[in-house]
Amino acid sequence: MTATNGTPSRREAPTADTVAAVVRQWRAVHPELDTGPMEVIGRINRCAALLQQAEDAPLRRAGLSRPEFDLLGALRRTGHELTPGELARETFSSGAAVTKRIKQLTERGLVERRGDTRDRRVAHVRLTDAGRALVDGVLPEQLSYETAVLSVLAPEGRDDLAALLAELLTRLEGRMGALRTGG
Amino acid sequence: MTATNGTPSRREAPTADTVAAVVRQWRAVHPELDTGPMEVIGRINRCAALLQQAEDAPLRRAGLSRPEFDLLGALRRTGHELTPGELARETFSSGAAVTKRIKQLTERGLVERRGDTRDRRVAHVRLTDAGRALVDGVLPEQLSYETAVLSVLAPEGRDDLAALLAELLTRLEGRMGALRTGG
DNA sequence: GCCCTATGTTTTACTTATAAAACACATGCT
DNA sequence: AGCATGTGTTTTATAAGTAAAACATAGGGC
Repeated sequence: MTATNGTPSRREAPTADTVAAVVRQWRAVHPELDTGPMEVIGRINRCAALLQQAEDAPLRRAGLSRPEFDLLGALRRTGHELTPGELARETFSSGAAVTKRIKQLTERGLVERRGDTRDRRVAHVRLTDAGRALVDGVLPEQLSYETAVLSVLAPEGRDDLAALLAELLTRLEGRMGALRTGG
Repeated sequence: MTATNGTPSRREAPTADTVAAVVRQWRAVHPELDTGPMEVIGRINRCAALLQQAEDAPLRRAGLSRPEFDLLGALRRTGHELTPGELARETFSSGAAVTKRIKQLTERGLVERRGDTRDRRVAHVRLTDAGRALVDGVLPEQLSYETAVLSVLAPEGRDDLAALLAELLTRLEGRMGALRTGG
């Protein structure tokens, strides 16, 4: 059905997800507009929302929000200390948000901070043993949960999807700055 | 082409997006885990974040947040009045959030409310002329902006991506309830 | 050494979302 | 009619994020 290859596959019928329904409504009201982008961007947004809702389940059992897990995960996967600024960049959040998260996680004994000896503006944050244990305990659950969620797709489709998203993401990350001016 | 079939395709080299780098780090630390799901879910989340940031630009010029635009858009595309509850379902937000948005949009003269004559619990919300004009003015800008953002992909890739996401989304929307118990 | 500017981090003021309780009303049972 | 229960909506208390200002300190030019 993908308009480009023209082959009317057997699944011609009703792209029955909510985004398709929304797009149909828009086309009925504004037939002159090209609603093509909605079919991609709307679905990415909706998938992200549903997946995050689903993903949160195993994390919540561990008492972590996703941003908290992202912060701990950044420390775990890099294997070394990170400064608040690096953590902000690594987790795509604002510095202020990271400050608050570090405070909370410190109070919970999951991370520790120490000042830099040379440059006294900067701090270094590292996982405690408890923090590392928590990440290592949650990650397998998290991954198997995600595997279950994605099992609705055939492995081949999953790989294709990953590849296409990688292509989009690579270019988006490269060009976001440029688009900002041209939009 | 990707990890599953084992064939080292020509695009072995530069999966250069940030998610690929993160996955590599995790594999180095936990080689025993299957990080496959991250390549899909991580990218969906990251794309959603980047796209929303980009998308917001034209909306902000119109003085609207995305949730506000979603609410107005729901009224515009359905073509009739909606109750707060219907708006909440239509825009995937909580009832409380919708209540607040309606209040604000009413103050700005973009929507109006009236009580139901039969059932005095329910309200009906509709676009004002100004509201409809605003949506109709913003939507084309929004779509052309999205088209520009997606132009980093070939049209064929865009369609494939839309189709794969539609498949995932259709199944996710169908099975979210079931997974909740099994996870 | 002192000032200027740049950088890393935290604080402040504010906005927004959410869950749970409260509220308002309908509907069905007696 | 009167009451119990369920549904639609709003309020309340609270959590979490952000932008902008404030702070603390580095590093270079004079």
